[in-house]
Amino acid sequence: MPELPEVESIRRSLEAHLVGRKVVRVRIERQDIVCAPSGGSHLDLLASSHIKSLRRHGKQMAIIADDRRALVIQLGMTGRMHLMPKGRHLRGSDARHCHVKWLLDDGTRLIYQDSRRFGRLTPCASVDHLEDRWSQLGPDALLARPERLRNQLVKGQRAVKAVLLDQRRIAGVGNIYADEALFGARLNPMRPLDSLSEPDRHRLVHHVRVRLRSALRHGGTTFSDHRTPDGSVGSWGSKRQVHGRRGAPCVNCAHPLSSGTVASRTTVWCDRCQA
DNA sequence: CTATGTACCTGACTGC
DNA sequence: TGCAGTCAGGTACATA
Repeated sequence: MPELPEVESIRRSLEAHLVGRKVVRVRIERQDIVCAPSGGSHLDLLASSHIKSLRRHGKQMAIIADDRRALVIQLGMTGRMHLMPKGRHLRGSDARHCHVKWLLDDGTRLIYQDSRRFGRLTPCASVDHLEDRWSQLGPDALLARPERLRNQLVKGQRAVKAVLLDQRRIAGVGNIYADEALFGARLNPMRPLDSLSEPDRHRLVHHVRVRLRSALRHGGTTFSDHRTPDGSVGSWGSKRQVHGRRGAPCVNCAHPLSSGTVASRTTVWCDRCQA
């Protein structure tokens, strides 16, 4: 379940292998994960382009070609990118649900796999279309200045967790890190946003950033699906303090953690520590 | 504006 | 061992 740290670790891994490579051939096995192109009627997925850079905003990633074309990659819940050196192949269950394959000029294959097919690939005619698209999202939770993020958490009565998950407010926070950051900031997930004080918002943004950075250092959270393209797993999962620990003792006060649905998502929190 | 609900999907897990 | 049922959650869209 890729959130920002998972996507960023994938981006870095792909950047190291893809920049400077030329796409020789693209094979689309399933058309339904490819979205209508932004800014062009029949764009392919970077066929015969040279790859110039890889960018990320929130949970979205983009491959940028030197002809200014771009390909947006949203991994959804179970999307993975595999990098297979020449001669090596995916085996067993990893060989299933491979929807798009790119052959590169050094013989490497890049493979987009997504068992649940919540992910999407969107071709953009130019980086301008990419910028347009990303301007609809809030500031990136890791790249933006904390002050800017705090300002995104000012107006409204929605539950603070619902706002954290809203990618138009802040881009990159998903269910796991939302729960973890709210626990760190000692804020109840159901608190209406405009009941937060300035120090509350300060703590919340601080904890969002701390958790995301910490997870990134550890290669992301792994407890089911996440892999970097070279197949390694993230190790941050064991540092979770609330997510997936319903009923287990709070790490602060040992009171059993509560759970329920907030913003139509499974949510875990401590009744005693999070007011 | 906000809040809620549903659809999209498959794999992992639980209980019988 | 099998099989039905439940759960997981990112995103888009419809509904109230």
